[in-house]
Amino acid sequence: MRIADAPTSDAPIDDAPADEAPDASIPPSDLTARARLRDAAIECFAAEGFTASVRTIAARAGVSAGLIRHHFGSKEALRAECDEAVLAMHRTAKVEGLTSPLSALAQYAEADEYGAMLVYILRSVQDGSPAGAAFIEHMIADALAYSETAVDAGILRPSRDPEGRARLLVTNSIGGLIVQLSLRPEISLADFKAVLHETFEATALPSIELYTHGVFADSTYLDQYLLYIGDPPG
Amino acid sequence: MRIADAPTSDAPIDDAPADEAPDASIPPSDLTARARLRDAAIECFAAEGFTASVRTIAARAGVSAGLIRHHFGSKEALRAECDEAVLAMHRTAKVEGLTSPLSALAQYAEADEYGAMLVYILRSVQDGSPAGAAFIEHMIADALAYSETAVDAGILRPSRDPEGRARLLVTNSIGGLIVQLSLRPEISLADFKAVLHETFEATALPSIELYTHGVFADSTYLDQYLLYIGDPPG
DNA sequence: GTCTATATAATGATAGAC
DNA sequence: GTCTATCATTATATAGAC
Repeated sequence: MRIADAPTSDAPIDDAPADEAPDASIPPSDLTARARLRDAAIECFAAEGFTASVRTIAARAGVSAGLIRHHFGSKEALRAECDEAVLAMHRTAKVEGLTSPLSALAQYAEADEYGAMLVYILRSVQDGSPAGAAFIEHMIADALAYSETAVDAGILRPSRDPEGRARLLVTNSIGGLIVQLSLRPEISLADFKAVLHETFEATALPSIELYTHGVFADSTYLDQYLLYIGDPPG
Repeated sequence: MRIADAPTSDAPIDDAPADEAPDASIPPSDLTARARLRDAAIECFAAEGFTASVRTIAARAGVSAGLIRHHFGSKEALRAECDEAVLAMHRTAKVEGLTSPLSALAQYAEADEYGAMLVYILRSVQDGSPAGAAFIEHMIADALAYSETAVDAGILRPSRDPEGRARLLVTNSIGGLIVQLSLRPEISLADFKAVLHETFEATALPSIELYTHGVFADSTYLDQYLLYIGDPPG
């Protein structure tokens, strides 16, 4: 799915004048300036964070900065549309064959058709925007739903706190990627996608080890903690 | 350890004029303006991030903004001194009775004498500064050293990739806290310390479960992955 | 050592020409 | 619809008075 296909109100077919671009298959360069601006903004925000200036965004879209105000009214409104577009893309993005808490993220990172989506989401969370919180909560809900079916299917161990476990795995996984992003402040978007790929490769073995056996040699700490909170081990 | 005790060059005893504050026990309000400015900056940066203005910092220290230039030359130089002070404090901070990858962070969060240190570190990592990278690398080295002794002592399971495991645990743990921070953009420093406390309480059970048994019901995925990379399971 | 006032730079917002 | 030019705001850097 391309960004331009997201179900927002400004798809070219909706607001382009009738005498323009009647062609059904519209390459990205033929998008309306409005749609190009939004796509350029998503890429700039993903690449530089939300401090990217309107002039930078306009330059990337090949138009003037004044057009941003004309089409969106303000930088904030432009960002809101970007949030909405990426959120819609994330909601409709289906990953196939989920096998581990990390595989969904890995699939986003690998799939080029998701473009800057994953990095935009990381920036949103890092930035503390409401959209970032929405992404996190959505992913936690997904992880919880998946874990319930996976527990029933005998793939995952049951937990005494399934929601807490989902929160822990999602916040730590996303947070780990944010740290990777923060460790490379000057990296380009394309290069960071490669870094994400390497990160998933490099952490695959420790992750699978952790998810298979944990890190503790025995269950002493768990037993002690369960006694401490008055929940009998079983 | 208080911030003012960090081994930097501007401790009151070193650069305060001889005719001032000859008392041995110096309360924070009697620190030199330079030291007060640095401490105020650390708190402002922890509370608001590094976009905190020099005016805000000066106001918190009870002096004028021009004094920052007089003492430090620039905001960047002031920040460098803050980085150095927190890094020194972190290096010399010893946590006792390490029992899990999380307990060091939990102890920082609980111990009030560490003040804004942990949050400052989270902000540094989130911000992508070189100091943030230094914090991460230092923590990874610590975690690796600890894990080696803990494996020998039979507390932790051995790993096929001990350094990768240390990186994974540190980046995900720190990242998880950064996500918690990002989910509350408007929170005060004091309130966030309480949130950290609650976070450690809320994630204790899922964390210990994860670190004890992992999440997978069996070792299928690990065995498959080891076959895939040509490393015979054992 | 400390303050006030000002210079400079960057950015978002805005108005009007074409 | 699009551009150029300008304004307003904010933040840091700087200079000089006390």
